[in-house]
Amino acid sequence: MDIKSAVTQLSSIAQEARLEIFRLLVQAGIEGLPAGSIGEKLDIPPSTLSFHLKELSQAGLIHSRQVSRFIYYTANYAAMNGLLAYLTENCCAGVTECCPDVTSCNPEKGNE
Amino acid sequence: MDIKSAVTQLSSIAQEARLEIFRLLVQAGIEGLPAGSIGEKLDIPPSTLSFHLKELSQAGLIHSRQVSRFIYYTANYAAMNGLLAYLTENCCAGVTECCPDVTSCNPEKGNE
DNA sequence: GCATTATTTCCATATTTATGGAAATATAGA
DNA sequence: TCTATATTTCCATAAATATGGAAATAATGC
Repeated sequence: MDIKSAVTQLSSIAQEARLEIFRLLVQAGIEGLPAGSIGEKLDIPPSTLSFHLKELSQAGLIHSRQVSRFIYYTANYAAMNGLLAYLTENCCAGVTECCPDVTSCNPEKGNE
Repeated sequence: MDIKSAVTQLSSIAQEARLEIFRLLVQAGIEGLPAGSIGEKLDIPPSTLSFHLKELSQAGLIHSRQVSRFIYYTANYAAMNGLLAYLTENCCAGVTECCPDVTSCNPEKGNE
């Protein structure tokens, strides 16, 4: 991962509403949640929510899929793992041996 | 850690110049670097650098100490660990057992 | 005290980001 | 096709963040 991607991904969760959205989607698991449910649970108006979902999507931290009239959003666990790995490396540069790998974070036993 | 602190810390590194500064300080180890050296290495003018150092300081991700006329800045490894731990928890909420602890990142064998 | 060096603060400006109403788009069922 | 529902896009506005020159502050040695 290059520094620009890291900054983009960090920026996407460096905002309270978006970090809450991401956390909610992580909790929701691989099935995810439709936009409307997210907005309802977090009390965010549609256009504002859409803006934040776009930010997270463009950063690659969430995915979406259409199910009937609903658009389901899901956390991209692999992307979050990549970001954590990048930060861990940068946090520990030069002292790599002291840091655990952060590569096993996902909602099931396998990986998506 | 609460969500607001997490957002503050994330914001402080969600910017290219600041992430570079932090990375440089991590590499510099516990002795750190004086502001002037940071600005020189990263080619950032004094006032801009001072602004970014303040952001990182206020978020708690770096510390400073005066040594003669120089102000040495150091990475706060413990704070970074705390942030990584928060993200790991939030990334894995509900599936805690799949995530490694990220609590052992520091420049020496011990912890600061 | 004065000159030198290191860093910060002040300030104006530019840029980016966030907010949410209203309208547009898309999907599905009757 | 008409209607209802879900979501996005458009738009204006507000707020926060980033930049860097110039001046101010702080520390040191002579």
